[in-house]
Amino acid sequence: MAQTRYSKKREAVLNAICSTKAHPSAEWVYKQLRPDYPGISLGTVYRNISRFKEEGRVVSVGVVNGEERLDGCTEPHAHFICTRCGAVIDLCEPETGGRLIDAVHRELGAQVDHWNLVFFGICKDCRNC
Amino acid sequence: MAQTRYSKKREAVLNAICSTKAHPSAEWVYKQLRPDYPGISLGTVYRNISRFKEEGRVVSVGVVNGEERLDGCTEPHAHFICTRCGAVIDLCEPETGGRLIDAVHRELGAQVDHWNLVFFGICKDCRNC
DNA sequence: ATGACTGCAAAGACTTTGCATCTTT
DNA sequence: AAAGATGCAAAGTCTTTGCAGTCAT
Repeated sequence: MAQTRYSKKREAVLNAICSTKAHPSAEWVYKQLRPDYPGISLGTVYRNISRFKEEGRVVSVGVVNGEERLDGCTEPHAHFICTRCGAVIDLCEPETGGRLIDAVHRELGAQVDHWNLVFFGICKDCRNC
Repeated sequence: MAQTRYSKKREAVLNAICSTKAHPSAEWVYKQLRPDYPGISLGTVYRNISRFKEEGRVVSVGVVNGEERLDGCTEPHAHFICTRCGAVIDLCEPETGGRLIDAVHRELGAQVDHWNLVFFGICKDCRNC
């Protein structure tokens, strides 16, 4: 079975995702890391993101304009997405979705693992333009 | 300026989306329509879906396994997505997101147009396999 | 040394688009 | 006849993957 070995680049990818509130895309991470890791490739970024998602260390916020956006904060919380500029913003929202998991389980007889609550609209900055 | 003309195929695309609870993808609509409209093309399906979304007659539920899934029911409601089989199921859920729109507006100073609440997990059918 | 990780580039998957043709008005 | 809608296929985007070389153990 495949074990895991240390990798400086993997560490850097996770770090890039976790140290920003931008909810980055793979491309964003790639561009962010290139100066410090000149040889890094997009493939490596994608491969590691994929691994982090499986491990539950990174979460997908959804697809915005064709790009998957990620969140290194795995605590359940809602997001706001600006449909003009594509910004993804955290919301300090009481755990609405969480409270409903039981209800959904009863309604569908399904096992509910996680939820995603997203509000769409025009962000403050875009409104002032 | 471009006006709109009647088109039998456009009508059929909207019909296909609205007359199912499957929350179809473009591909699904295409395959569904091909028997009755032998000449129809994927391009036409995509072009019309795009138009319906702009017109607000069809709504995107999100991207599941790389495919955008649509809903002809534009009344606000939450969804459950099975991460095993990809099924998208309507939830009769009290308008949780709607009640929070004002709160989000206050928190971000953003204009909130709509919301999307999705629960992920394993559906009843998949659990019984 | 072994086997995991990476770079590179090709391949895949979904969606968009240009252009000639067909339809609606 | 004019202009929108479509078919077809090529092009675009984002993501995945095969393979040879590199690095951690």
